[in-house]
Amino acid sequence: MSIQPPRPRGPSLNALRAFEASARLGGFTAAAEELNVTPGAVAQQIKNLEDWLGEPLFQRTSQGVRLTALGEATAGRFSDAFDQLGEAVGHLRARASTAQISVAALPSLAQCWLMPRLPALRRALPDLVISVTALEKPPNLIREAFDVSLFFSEAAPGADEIRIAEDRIYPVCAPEVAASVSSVDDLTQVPCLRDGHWQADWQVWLRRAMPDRPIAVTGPQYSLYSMALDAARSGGGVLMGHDSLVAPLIERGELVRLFDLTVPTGRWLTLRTTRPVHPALKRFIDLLAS
Amino acid sequence: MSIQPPRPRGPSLNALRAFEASARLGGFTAAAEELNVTPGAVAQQIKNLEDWLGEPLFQRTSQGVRLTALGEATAGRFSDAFDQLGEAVGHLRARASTAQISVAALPSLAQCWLMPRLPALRRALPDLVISVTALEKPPNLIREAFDVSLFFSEAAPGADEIRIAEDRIYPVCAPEVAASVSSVDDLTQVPCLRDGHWQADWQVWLRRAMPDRPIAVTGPQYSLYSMALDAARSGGGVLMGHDSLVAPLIERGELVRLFDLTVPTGRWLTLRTTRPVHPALKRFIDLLAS
DNA sequence: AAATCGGCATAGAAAATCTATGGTGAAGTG
DNA sequence: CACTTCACCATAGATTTTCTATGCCGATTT
Ligand SMILES: [Mn+2]
Ligand SMILES: [Mn+2]
Ligand SMILES: [Zn+2]
Ligand SMILES: [Zn+2]
Repeated sequence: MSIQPPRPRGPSLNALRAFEASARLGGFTAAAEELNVTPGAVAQQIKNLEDWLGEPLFQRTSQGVRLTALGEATAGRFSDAFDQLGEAVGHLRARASTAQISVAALPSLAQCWLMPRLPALRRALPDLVISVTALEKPPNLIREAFDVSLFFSEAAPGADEIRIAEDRIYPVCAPEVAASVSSVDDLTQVPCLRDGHWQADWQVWLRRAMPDRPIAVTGPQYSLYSMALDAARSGGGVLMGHDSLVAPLIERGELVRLFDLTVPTGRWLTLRTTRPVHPALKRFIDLLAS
Repeated sequence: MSIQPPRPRGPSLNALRAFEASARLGGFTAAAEELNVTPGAVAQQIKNLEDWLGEPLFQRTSQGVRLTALGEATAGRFSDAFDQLGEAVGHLRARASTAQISVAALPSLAQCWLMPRLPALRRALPDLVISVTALEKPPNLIREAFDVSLFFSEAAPGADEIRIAEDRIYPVCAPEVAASVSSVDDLTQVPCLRDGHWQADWQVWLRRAMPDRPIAVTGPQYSLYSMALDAARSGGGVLMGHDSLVAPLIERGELVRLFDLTVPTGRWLTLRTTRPVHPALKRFIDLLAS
């Protein structure tokens, strides 16, 4: 007997989330990455929201978007609201007994630092289901379903962060290659392996090794550090080694250091966690950071 | 060149909203009404959320659902988060210049109180687009896209509420019917029109009119008050009139009062607004409440 | 005993959302 | 100067999500 009228429809929650992420990150492309969709999807969501509202939230320019006054005035409230929503989801996951741990890590850290430690971790924490995702950039832990992230960071550690090790670099190579390099100048005569994402490493080290006389080294480039590392192990050249990643190989004699100069990059291998940290997660990060 | 890994998926925002509404309202059916979907849709959303979580949030019984300990412990945070989200949407709408006003009202109030006032309102506020939705129960103004609601309420007025008039009732009928009713006892001899949602009106009035000797009246029942009112105007019987709704008709002589007894129902015609109240909305409610 | 009330499951329909594509203008590069 | 890159746009079609419809169940009420 009751009337079932067409209630006025509110904006879609996904559209609000797209708006919030775009406002916070300063563009549709960045928001799309965080939301794990294409930029076109974000653009459409925001267009829907603007149509619903009857007013633009972003001013489009050919090199990006800028918030309108309306968008500027309201975006912060949405960030607060979605922060709180993320927190609530965190509590939900924290209290659920199924102990899922999801780790986001830089590909090189995932492969060269975390993977070697995983077997022991899984043995020590057999009740946890640990999954690892390699990402180029640190995820937003409040918004995305990760529990822990593992990246290099320059910033001073915040409340939810633990500095695991300082990032220090030095050249390494296979033992049989070491014989052919006795001075820094010899580096120009051998392939100097590089990682695509850490292009600057060689320059950073060389600036300290040869402050007065700049020299240039060349060599093949790999998109993944682990590939460059494999190349170095098999005698393919000299790699700029990151201490956290190559130390075990030096220990085992698979690689040897060239020269004694160790240069800190100013970054730290930093472990970051979501709030709240539930008991299972606490055990995990305690083991990882020890 | 970058790795595009399958990021762990979070729960859908719609599922979280369904959970929050169900927890707050105590059932899937009530949540479904607020969300404007079928109960089955809510049940599925919540099942998805529970599957994602790996743990139930509600304990199902044959006469409803009850929150589990996990649901109980986390629901409040979601209410807070969605409240904040609703507030943010409110600010968005408030600042958008397109002056849309959406009113939710009890069907009887929509038809018999608001509609007669609308032409003057639209004349006074030509820049506003005013839409009216008839609802049986007051909507949740923080969650739904209404700006104003108009219902009868017993509770003391809150911060966002204005009492417009006390709900007072007395029997009314067409002038030609009035001749046949001279005492309260005569009411048993004429059709006493009733509104399906306000069944108790006659009893409330009769208990005051005849405190010592209970009498019963009978007559046709209408699902909408405006239909009962039409029946009364065309001489179909005696209607229990609500002062706010019948006063103009008495003024115009289309209906006449029987007896002098006016009984307050303890309820008030109450106007409620969302926060924030933007200028256009302020003008609207000022005119309505005056 | 019958009606009512919340639930459940499921299939098919509908709607929302996303991807893919080809296009624009502005800025940077050799 | 061409050439490339970048961020965004529009649109069509695909995909995924969400919803409705239906028949069912057990408890409560009448
Ligand atoms: Mn490197
Ligand atoms: Mn009534
Ligand atoms: Zn918290
Ligand atoms: Zn506010």
